[in-house]
Amino acid sequence: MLDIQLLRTQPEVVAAGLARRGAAIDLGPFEALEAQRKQVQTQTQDLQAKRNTLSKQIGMLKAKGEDVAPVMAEVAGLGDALKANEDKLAVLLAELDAFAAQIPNLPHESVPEGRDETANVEVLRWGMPPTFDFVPKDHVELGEGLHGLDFAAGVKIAGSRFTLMRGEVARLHRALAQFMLDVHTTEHGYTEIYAPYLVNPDSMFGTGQLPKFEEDLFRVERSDGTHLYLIPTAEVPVTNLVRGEILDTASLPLKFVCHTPCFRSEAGSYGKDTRGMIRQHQFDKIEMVQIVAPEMSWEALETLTGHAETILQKLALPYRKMSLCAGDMGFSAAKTYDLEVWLPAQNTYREISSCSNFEAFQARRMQARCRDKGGKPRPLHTLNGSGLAVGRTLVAVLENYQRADGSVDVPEVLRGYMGGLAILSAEP
RNA sequence: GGAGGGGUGGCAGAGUGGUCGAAUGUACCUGACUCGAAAUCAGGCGUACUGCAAGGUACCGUGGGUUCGAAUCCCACCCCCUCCGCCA
Repeated sequence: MLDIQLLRTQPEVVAAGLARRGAAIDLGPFEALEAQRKQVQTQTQDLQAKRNTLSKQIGMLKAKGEDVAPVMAEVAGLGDALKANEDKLAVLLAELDAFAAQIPNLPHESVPEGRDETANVEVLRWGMPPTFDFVPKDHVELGEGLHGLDFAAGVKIAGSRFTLMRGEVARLHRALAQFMLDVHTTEHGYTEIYAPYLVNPDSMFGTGQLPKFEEDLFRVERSDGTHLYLIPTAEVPVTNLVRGEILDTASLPLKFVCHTPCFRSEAGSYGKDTRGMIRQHQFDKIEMVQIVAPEMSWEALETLTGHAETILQKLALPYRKMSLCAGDMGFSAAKTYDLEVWLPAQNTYREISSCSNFEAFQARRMQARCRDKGGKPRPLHTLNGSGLAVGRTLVAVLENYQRADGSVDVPEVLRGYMGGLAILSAEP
């Protein structure tokens, strides 16, 4: 949610920011609604004030035992007009809320211009893509060769975009998650969270998945007529920890890390990445979330992105850091860095982490605020980033660490999590 | 699933139809005392919208209803706690 004051007082700033996203929005209807709202609200409040004073009079007259009939008659005439005004005001407020709820965040001034991913700007590259004296296999071939990735089983049990992992590959997947959690908790100062995988609509609204992107979510109906959603990322349950809270600014920053499966319906991505486990309905992710004082969020974005980079560096996986252009950023973000890992079989870099500063956008939707000593509450800032997507990291390890015979070296830092195992081989 | 209790300000906790946006305690802020601190004393201290301001309005789990007037009465729902049953 944008600052409503900004919408009112500087609509041209809002329009300019949205234009950078390629999301032109006509603010005319908003301004018309606002003008109406102001008028109806003032009218309503005047009527309410009148009713309140008259009602108080009745109370006082009764206490003194005097006649209340004349005042009763006067107040009786207010009822219908008041009710009509209150109803009208409620409708207007609901319309204004609905309008504001679907406006995306404004891009930060440092965000590159551009319409789509082709305009994203490479910030840095780390590591050298490995060279092979054989034709490198992709993770599908490698995984099936190791009897570790079973795509047919995933399809049989659940359907397309589901995968089953087995044996040492499943263990490697688990090792990656453990490793990432341990690094973030012991070296980067994050508190580990275990969170619900199903959340209510309020939580989805808070982080910006609702109301606009319901079709991307898996929805679970309940017998009582309500429904929950499967989380598309741990960002949702973890960030909503502070929904409706007023935190002491001195207690910030809060830094949380959480490992969960993520569920995405991937509507609208038919035919995209259908091979392998790049784009799944269910995948594991380690998510870092920071809740910070407003003046700290830009610094925090850099360090948080660095925390994700640390994982790639410890795994010795080559990557590049991209600054997403205005047109390619998600709904709630003010700025996003994507980390893209090198995949030899695709001969390209693929997204493995996304780190964003949302400034106060989510906080306003969530009513999450902080208060300085003796000061007024103000919206805090939220950030999050993948550190990392576990499934894609597994893909990257398989492809980058492969050997000519189809076996795969286990990265040094993971061997302790693998019982000392150094090589994944095709033995059953 | 069954029975009972309860949701009020940062926290605790009064308040069962009328100067209640809400006692009191605590936390917090300011001042006095003090070399300083503690203790003590005095004052202040919810959120949001609206207005230049004075002020006005809304909010006591949520949504409806009754009433001139609702934290207080009625209905529905949500959540929490205790006990019983079932259960990883």
